[in-house]
Amino acid sequence: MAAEKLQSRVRQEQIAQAALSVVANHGLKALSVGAVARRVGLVPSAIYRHFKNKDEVLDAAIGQIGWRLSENVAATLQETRDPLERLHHLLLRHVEQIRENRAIPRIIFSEDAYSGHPERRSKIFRIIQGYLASVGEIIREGQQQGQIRSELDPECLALLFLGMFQPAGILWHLTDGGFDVTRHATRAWRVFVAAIRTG
Amino acid sequence: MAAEKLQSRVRQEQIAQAALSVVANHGLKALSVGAVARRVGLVPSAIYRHFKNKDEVLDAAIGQIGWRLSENVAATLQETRDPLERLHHLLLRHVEQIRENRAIPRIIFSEDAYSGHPERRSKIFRIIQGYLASVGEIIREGQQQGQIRSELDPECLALLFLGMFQPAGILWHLTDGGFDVTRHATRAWRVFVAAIRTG
DNA sequence: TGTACATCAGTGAACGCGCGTTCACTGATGTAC
DNA sequence: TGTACATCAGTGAACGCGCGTTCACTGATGTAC
Repeated sequence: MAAEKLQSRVRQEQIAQAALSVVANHGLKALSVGAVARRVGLVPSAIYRHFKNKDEVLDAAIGQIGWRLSENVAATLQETRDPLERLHHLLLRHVEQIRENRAIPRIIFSEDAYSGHPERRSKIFRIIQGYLASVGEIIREGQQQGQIRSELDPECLALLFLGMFQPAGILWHLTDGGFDVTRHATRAWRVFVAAIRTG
Repeated sequence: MAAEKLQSRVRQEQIAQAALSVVANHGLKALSVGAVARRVGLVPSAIYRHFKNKDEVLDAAIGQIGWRLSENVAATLQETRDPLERLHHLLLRHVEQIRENRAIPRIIFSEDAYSGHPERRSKIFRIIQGYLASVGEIIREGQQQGQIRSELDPECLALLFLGMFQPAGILWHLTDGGFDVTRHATRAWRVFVAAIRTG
């Protein structure tokens, strides 16, 4: 039986989400045109009505990631105006995201998505870079307001911020949810904030 | 022309190294029996004289990783007896290793190596766990000697230690060596040591 | 409001490539006598 | 020391599976008159 006929814009969105979801649940290796199609309720060849090829599907999924990360930052900026609180909330959001969507690290840190794809590699780099810049901006504000030690390099701190949850996220995945990321994040935050806070 | 005939033990070692090297230079996706064979100077089917299948080749490569990590720790323990210095030296060693052998993060953090391979997943987990335990041990010593704040959780600090170079290593790969890991590690170490040091 | 036609999303069969794996064979190495 | 035989690493042809991609066709939707 034929699936419902929907506009290409709608399908493109669905397909990108589906691709992200396949990667989240089974890894990048399992990302096949067939798997994506099945998840959307289409036949494999139907994918080619909406994307030129598999690579473009993956690119669309990566675009989704960039969008979600920036959403995360934007939401945090709305929640509070205090720089340290902003960092804390952003950390908690990431931990949450690790638990519900494993696709982000799986694509961004897999290094297989972009071996031999220079454009994609730089796209991913730009996504991370943009994210680090946002974190760096929050840190800079904290320094201007005198909450964060001004002698520390904001870019270095932004990367250390990433280091607070990224390795923990991997452990979480390796143990299939057995490792307590939240607890680690709480403790790591205490160390981090004590290290960067003034006075 | 036929390749030199060598003992299976020797070939197994060569093949494991070659597999690691393929992953280091072209990513896990590029790890094919043919690529490994070419690097060793054999024909693809010859690999099967020494390994049951491709999965076992990958397992051997993972074994190499565990061995190299523990070598790293052992060498550091030899160099100095001071806990803080030990951590610092270990950090520098890792940075060095990031520069010359990208296979370790590519396999350990790829999540594709073990999706659907429970035994391999737990093997990788054990490798990381073992490594973290070693770092945790150094930290505990530092606490006993009064150099490191005793109220901090050693396991948490060990993971934060990982966070000092892991995300930076990814940036290094993404920029093809453009990102200065050494500089980041130096700055990150300053922050880290200030955070954990007593008094 | 109804009819004719163009557009376009969905289908399933088919193709071809890459790659893991098998197998019969070769010829060198090591061992028994 | 020499000969006969077993062992075993290396070879290349061949197979089959999975998967990305193409293509001719179908039928629903939207539009022009």
